[in-house]
Amino acid sequence: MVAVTAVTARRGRAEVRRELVAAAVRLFTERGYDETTVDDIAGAAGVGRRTFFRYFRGKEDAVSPDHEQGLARIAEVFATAHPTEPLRSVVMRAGETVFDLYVADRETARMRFALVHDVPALRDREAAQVHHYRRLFTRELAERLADVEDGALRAAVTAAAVVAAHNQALRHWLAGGGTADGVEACVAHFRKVAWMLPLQAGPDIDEVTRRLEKVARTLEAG
Amino acid sequence: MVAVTAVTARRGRAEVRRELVAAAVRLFTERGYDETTVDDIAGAAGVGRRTFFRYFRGKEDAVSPDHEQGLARIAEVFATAHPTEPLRSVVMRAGETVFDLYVADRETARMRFALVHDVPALRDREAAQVHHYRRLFTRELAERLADVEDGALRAAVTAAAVVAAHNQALRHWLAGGGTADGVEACVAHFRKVAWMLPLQAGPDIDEVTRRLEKVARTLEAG
DNA sequence: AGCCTAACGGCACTGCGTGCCACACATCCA
DNA sequence: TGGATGTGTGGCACGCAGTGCCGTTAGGCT
Repeated sequence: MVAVTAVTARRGRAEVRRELVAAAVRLFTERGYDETTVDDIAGAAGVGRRTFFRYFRGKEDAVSPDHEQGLARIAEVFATAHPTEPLRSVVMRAGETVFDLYVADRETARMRFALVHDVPALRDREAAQVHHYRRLFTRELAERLADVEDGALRAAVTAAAVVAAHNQALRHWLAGGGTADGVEACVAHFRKVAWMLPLQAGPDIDEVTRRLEKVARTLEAG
Repeated sequence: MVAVTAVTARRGRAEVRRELVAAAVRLFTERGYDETTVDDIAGAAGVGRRTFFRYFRGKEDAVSPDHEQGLARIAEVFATAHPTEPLRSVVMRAGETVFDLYVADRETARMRFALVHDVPALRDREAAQVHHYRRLFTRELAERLADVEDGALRAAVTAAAVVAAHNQALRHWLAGGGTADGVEACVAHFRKVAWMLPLQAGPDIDEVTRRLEKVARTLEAG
């Protein structure tokens, strides 16, 4: 196995990682998730079984390996945002940043979407990842709404709404074929949620909420 | 093992199930999740390892076994709701119904909360369950908002907001000690979210949304 | 050349989850 | 009363995920 070892050493870590992801997605799609073992994936990528676990925490992680990166991007948007930028705008920018990760390679995104849609284990896995996004948004928002009445509740609700809208827009885009110009429509679709959020930058949020509630109450009564 | 078999046969399925849950929660808390094997749980409950898997799909399910029941309750609220009842009211009632499942046995709820908070595997498991709640709400709402502009988006956002508010209220209640009278405060806390929802019963929803947006825009500009 | 670090492959081990079979008990029927 | 059927159980064996450990090899540094 000297030749194989030499070839392996020649490949960089990023390349091996890509090949493992490609092999995993291909085998899961062709043969099914449960019917594919880690040995199969590693073998198809030309590495040993033990090496697979040096790149991914487990079998499920090979399908969506850039989750940490998405979290980091969101955190960065919040960290580098100018203090005077409206919170609504920061939230929208953070959400839109994640789109790029999926738009980067549409074909992989579509295969992943189909896989996650079909395999229960991967569905739950994705739910947990979405949960992490939601938690991050909630934490960042709660920090900035600390002085607002029901700030924690408002942060939780807003974060959940943003993440849900993001996923809804993404699903809408993938269902529409995942075309390049569809990205515009996707982002526009996502932006519609901005006015649904119980969110306002600055200390006038309580006043806004009161007036909004009054309007809604009046309309519902009529 | 004739004696043990006789005793086991005497116990009903519900009783065995309760003992398995109790043993699992106790051992997970005392010894840690990863340090507790299925053999330990089964042994502590006086049954064989194979029997454990006849009651639960896996090790994680022994902590929160009444998930299906919660889903069924929500579905029932939606199914039996009177057509003229405002959608906002139905959503709130469905959410509040799930509270009862947790309030039923506070002590177990608190231990489960602590466990889920500590163990990553259980956190992800709970995230997946919350995801199921969200999906159910989304489906029911989308059905009823089919004729509304951006009904699917509105359903997704509203469902996520409701579930998030529910969890936030539940966490708030458990953090406050889980007292009986705290349930009132918990539900009241949950109800605050009603006016944050982009939701309105009847065909006037678009008009309401337009007016709300106009108010918000005016206030944000000023 | 000799050393040193990083990455890899192989091996063995624990534990989860499942299929299979034998056994105990409860019920029904002749 | 004695035998057939059905249900719940324990034990056994197996495949596979994930981890710890160790020997090996490639590539860089002095």
